[in-house]
Amino acid sequence: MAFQTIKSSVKDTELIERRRKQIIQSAIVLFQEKGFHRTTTREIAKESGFSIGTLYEYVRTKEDVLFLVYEAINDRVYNHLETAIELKEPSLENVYMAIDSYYRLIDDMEEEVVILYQEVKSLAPHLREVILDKERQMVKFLKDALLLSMPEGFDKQRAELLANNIFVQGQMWGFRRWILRKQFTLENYIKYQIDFLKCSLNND
Amino acid sequence: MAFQTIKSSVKDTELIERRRKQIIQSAIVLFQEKGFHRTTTREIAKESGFSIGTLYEYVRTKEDVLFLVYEAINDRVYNHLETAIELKEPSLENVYMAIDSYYRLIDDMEEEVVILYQEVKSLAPHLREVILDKERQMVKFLKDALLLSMPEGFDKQRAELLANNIFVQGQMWGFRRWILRKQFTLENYIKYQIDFLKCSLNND
Amino acid sequence: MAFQTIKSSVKDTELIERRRKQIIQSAIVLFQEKGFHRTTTREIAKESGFSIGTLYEYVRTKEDVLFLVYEAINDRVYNHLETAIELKEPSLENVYMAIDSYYRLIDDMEEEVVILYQEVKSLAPHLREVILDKERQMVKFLKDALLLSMPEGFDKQRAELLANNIFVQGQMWGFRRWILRKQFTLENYIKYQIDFLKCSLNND
Amino acid sequence: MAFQTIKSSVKDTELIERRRKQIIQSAIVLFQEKGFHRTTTREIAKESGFSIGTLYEYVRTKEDVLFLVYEAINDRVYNHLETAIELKEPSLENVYMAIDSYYRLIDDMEEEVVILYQEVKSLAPHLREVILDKERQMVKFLKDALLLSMPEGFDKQRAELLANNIFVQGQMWGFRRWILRKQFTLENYIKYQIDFLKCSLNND
DNA sequence: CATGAATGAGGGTTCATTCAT
DNA sequence: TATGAATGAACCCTCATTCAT
Repeated sequence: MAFQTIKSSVKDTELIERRRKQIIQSAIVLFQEKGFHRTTTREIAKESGFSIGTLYEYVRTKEDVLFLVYEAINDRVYNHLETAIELKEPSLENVYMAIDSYYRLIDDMEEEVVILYQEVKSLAPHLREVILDKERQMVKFLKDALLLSMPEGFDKQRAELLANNIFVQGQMWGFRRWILRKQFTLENYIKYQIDFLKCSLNND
Repeated sequence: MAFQTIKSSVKDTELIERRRKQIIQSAIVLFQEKGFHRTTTREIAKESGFSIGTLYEYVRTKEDVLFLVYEAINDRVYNHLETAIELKEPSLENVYMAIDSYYRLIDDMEEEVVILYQEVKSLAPHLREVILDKERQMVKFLKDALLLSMPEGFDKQRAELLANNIFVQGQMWGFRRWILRKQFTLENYIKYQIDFLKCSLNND
Repeated sequence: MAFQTIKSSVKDTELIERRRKQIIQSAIVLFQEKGFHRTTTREIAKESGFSIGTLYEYVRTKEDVLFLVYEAINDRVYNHLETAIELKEPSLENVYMAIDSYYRLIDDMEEEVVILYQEVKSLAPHLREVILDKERQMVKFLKDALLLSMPEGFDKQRAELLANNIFVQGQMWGFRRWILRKQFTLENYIKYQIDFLKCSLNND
Repeated sequence: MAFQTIKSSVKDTELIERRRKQIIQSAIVLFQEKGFHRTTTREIAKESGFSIGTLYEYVRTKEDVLFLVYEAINDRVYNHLETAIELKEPSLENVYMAIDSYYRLIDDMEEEVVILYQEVKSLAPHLREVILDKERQMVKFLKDALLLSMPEGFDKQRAELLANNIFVQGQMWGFRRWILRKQFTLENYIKYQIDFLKCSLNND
């Protein structure tokens, strides 16, 4: 995955993968608790169970950790969405199910999602682009699924915007839970959002 | 406004207000450019046109500046929304117009909106609550406007969620403009979103 | 002096000068004791009588301190040589006296001289050039003095090399004192070197 | 050679010698490029073609590498000088030839010579003494050769200083080449310096 | 003998905040 | 009120050295 993007001075790739998993896991907890800037590299190392020196064997800068975290979160959502959508027979019913499972994933990843909106700006342009690309891909999945499930001639822009809305409303469940959880259950939230989508598709 | 919330060692309230306006203005520019953490208090002071010592006469911590900025941005949106919605005769048509003007404001404030998602977490709970309260208020405005414009018995939860969607979709135009502007004009975007709202309201 | 070369965030130039003098003085002692790399910025600050933060108000990097030190040492030698040589009537006798006083200065500056051979390479090219230029100037002083005191037609290359020899033999008294002091007094050393020069000038 | 001075955890002395040669060679290149302190032990190991662990089998500290390098350079000059001077019949002509070949060696070793003035101070007193002793020896060679070639009763101090001068002027060709090479060829330089020596010897 | 992952003390630098003027 | 020099805790990162395999 990130082996081309983030350099390590350790050679054993299997070890790199294992250590980086530890790093990502600790960083997610810490970033969610205190944000990227308030988290120190020493804390990440300590939480990961090794020394600061070891951390820097697997990562070159603190920013690298941020990228690793973004990538891990993004990848997880991406893979989930991809498998949920790649159906033999595209149909609206299947799109709804995919969205449903997407929302449930977000619910499961609530800590992680909060991080997504923190510091993409801190990333070097090159790394930032990797992250945003994947995000664009995800929106595209949703859009394509909609287009394939609707009669030909369905407005592409409309599909694009709906895909964006779905995507963001999913994340909204994560990063605005302080307001939404007071009034909605996950089931509730999903049902409503899918209902809204339905009529947005049917109506002209 | 913030006179109860943020302490100053200067007495002249008129002066406080003037200086703080300068601070907010500079900070918005800087935070948007480099984010809250990468901006130094010295830079804020310099951009504001006075010395670091003076900055600390009108603000007690760097976090105070963040709060001031949040508050200023939030207030502007809030006031805009309030005056747009407070109609004598609530009607759907008027709600649509309010949303339209809300989206246009966001478009106008694109720099500011990006800041909103940065560092609410950095605020002391006490200050954070002030900000979030105002946000809740705004959603409530939208929700109430919807309820008043719809026949009695309209599902309150549905209204709540629609209000949230509208609110977030507005902000989405600000913080996801890197993806949206490629495919939509502001007019376009507004039209589509209001269309979606319409059928979400009409349909059962 | 260094005001164009080394930036400071303090405005009061008189203060800059005073503080930098302290820095230079402390750094000379420390560099001579432990060398540039083994000396920490914290030590320099402490020895200077202020905090590490203050040090960095007057200097931007550790390398800047090195430059300041080089410049101070070089300048002192330079000024000494300049005033010793700028005579109304150039004459060999006067050149000998200048050399004599140059050697005595080096003797006085033994600690400083050792530093000169340490880390010019560590300096940014731009700063290094400033230092080397001054050194070239000094050799030129000696060379010109020789040429003016000798009959016209004296071999210029010979003068150049003699100037270099004198210059380096002066420094040799500083940086090889561990071997020379065992066998020579300063008086001795000067007398011999000037004697050598004399016959190198007279003979063909 | 260094087997008594620098400890190794490897027994096979032939191997030690081979490995150390590699170490010295790499270190010379690196020290000359970036100086002792800016060169890392990892770099030395890598350039030597083996792992960091292996490096530490043949050397106990980084300082040991410095010593090894000093010793290698010094030894080479020393041996050269020794064989050049140890004549059956001491004569001035032979001294001049020895000096000539010494200067040519320095010219050949320009990279190495630069290193000599870097960090003798970093060495433990015990190691430093080994290096300086050899240097003293070299000066003594020159001095003795002079004394043997001159009529009895030649001033010993004078010989001592001349020997020092020759020695340092040789090194000067190495470490001040940035200024000398602009104006002298090696031939030139040697000729002048030997000329100077001649008249310093002849004249009273 | 060789390897290279692990360690952690320590270094250079930044920056929010204070306080005497 | 306004200034800006002074402070020092804290941060990111490096690198000599060790040791289990």
